[in-house]
Amino acid sequence: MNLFAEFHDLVASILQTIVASQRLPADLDLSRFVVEPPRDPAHGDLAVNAAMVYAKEAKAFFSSPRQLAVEIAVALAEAPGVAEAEVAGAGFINIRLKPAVFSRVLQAALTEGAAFGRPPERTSKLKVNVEYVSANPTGPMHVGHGRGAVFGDALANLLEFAGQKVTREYYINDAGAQVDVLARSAHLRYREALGEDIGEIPEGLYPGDYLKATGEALSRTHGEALVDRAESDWLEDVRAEAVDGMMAMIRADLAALNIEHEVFFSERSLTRGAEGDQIAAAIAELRRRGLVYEGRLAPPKGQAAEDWEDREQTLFRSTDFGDDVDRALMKSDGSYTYFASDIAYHKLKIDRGYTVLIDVWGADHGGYVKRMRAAVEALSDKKAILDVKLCQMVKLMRDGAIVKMSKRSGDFVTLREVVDEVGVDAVRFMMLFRKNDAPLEFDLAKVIEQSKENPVFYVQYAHARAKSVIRQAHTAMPDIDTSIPSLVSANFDLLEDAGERDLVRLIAQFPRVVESAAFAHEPHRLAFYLYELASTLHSQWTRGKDQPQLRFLNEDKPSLTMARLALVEGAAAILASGLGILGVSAPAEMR
RNA sequence: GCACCCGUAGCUCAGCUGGAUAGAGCGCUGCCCUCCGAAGGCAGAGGCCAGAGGUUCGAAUCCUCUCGGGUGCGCCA
Repeated sequence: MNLFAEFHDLVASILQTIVASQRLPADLDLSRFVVEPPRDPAHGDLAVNAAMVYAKEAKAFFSSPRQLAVEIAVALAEAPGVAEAEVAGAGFINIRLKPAVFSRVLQAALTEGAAFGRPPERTSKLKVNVEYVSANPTGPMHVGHGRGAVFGDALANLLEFAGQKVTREYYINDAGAQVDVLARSAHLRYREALGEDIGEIPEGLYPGDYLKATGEALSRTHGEALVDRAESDWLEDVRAEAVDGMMAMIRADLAALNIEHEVFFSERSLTRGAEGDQIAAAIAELRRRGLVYEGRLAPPKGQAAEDWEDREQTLFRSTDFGDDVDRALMKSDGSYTYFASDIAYHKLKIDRGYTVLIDVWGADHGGYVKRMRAAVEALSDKKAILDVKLCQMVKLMRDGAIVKMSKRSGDFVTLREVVDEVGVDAVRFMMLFRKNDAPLEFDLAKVIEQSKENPVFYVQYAHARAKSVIRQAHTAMPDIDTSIPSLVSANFDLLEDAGERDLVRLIAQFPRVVESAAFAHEPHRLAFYLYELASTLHSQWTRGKDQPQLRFLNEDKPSLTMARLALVEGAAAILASGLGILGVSAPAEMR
């Protein structure tokens, strides 16, 4: 159940009766107003801004927004569950709810469990494709890749939870010049594995040790057969095997983060698959729409361009869709540009029926967004939307000092090393405890600290503490029944303390947080919500220190204890559910 | 030169498709541990939301410009 959605529906129906009486226009957009928790809890439990939102439309029949607000408030006051509805300020309607409503919220949180917060089935399911990671198959993933990986995965979980049909996808860049470099690097390692002294790795090849395993694998399968052959004889085979090896490594790294894609799409397959040349097909489609032409581009400004060659080339009219310049589809050697393959790939995604395409990229690819959006818009007749989520850099720290990473020498800190050192939960939660487009400092020392300064621990501990209280209840009161049906039947009216009500209110907000985080494609909102819920739970626990009557367990008052245990269990259920969406575990104890 | 992202407390950052008196953590100041897990808690100080205009009932949020930081900018991927 979603309290806020219920009251949104209720207010909408009240507005409709006013529309029916012809005092508001018939085409009123009923999605424009919001039902939200008021900033100041003293204002009540829910706040509605409808009267102010529709002030303009109401002008003809209402002397002021307040007057419209009063009419809505009067109707609201009659509604079940409403204790009081009053107008405040410029036209806010503040609603105070009857305790029974919050009882219903708690009961729902307890009985629905992991389904609490999910939208009703009647909601139409969007078909969404989330493409994330897509690291080049030329080496192990670094921490920056990890951020995009965790972000994309959590976003996919979130959208799924919010009722959408989600496919997690990885685009393998196995067609460019860099995989040829990979093949040459692997071939060198292959000769090394056969006993040859290869000396220093030449400039322009990948120097990392991780290719040694690939070289050894090649030596086992091919013996010495590839040693003295021309590159053209072995390049294709070695490339294929090297890419497979790299992808196996990357998939293992992802598995260590509990990430699994449903689809791995090979760029190379766009031209080599059974369907023929998909890139040519995509360009033909654009051409059919009059969006491809032969023309010249102005040379780039602001930077040296000695080798600029003014020539006629095949261009996509991306400026028709908001891009800054039209973009090349073919290189001078006749092969396709990377953009051309990406157009074909996104066209296939559209053809596969997705109406929402989400790409998770590193922020250094920001300049690529407009042209890709242009392509998707052009190919889908604006029926599919592309949302590109850019993830900013991760600055790796240890006790406040920057951990140096030199990619040049090949010995940078890998994602795997970080995961092995601090664990999946810490990596995942910290990657999500920041907006995706804000730079992130990741402190290896802090994230494994067991203290309040470490949000991962703080939130997990809240869950463990809640479970500990339940366990403690059985020790202190052996007859107690903490099964869900028993907790649900507790008398929630006994939860009169302000801190307890804060907790219930926060629990009631969970469905709303999930909904808005999913809508905005921003999983970090859920992480911050969980932090707040944890904080409120810790706070209430601690108040029991100074005020023993507030402790969750009170052996002399079994019904009060039951109500409080229901509250604790409800909070724990939300924490577990929310952490689950983020892909973080919710331990029952952390001793 | 152009595009995109960012600018909020001393520091690191939230701010829920424009809402009421702008929040949290750290740090600082002051209190508090026989007690359900002190692996902390409570309270306080601290702000011209970079700046200037605009849009409207209402702006940290939307628009324009300026300043400052980051990222990128030809057939690379």
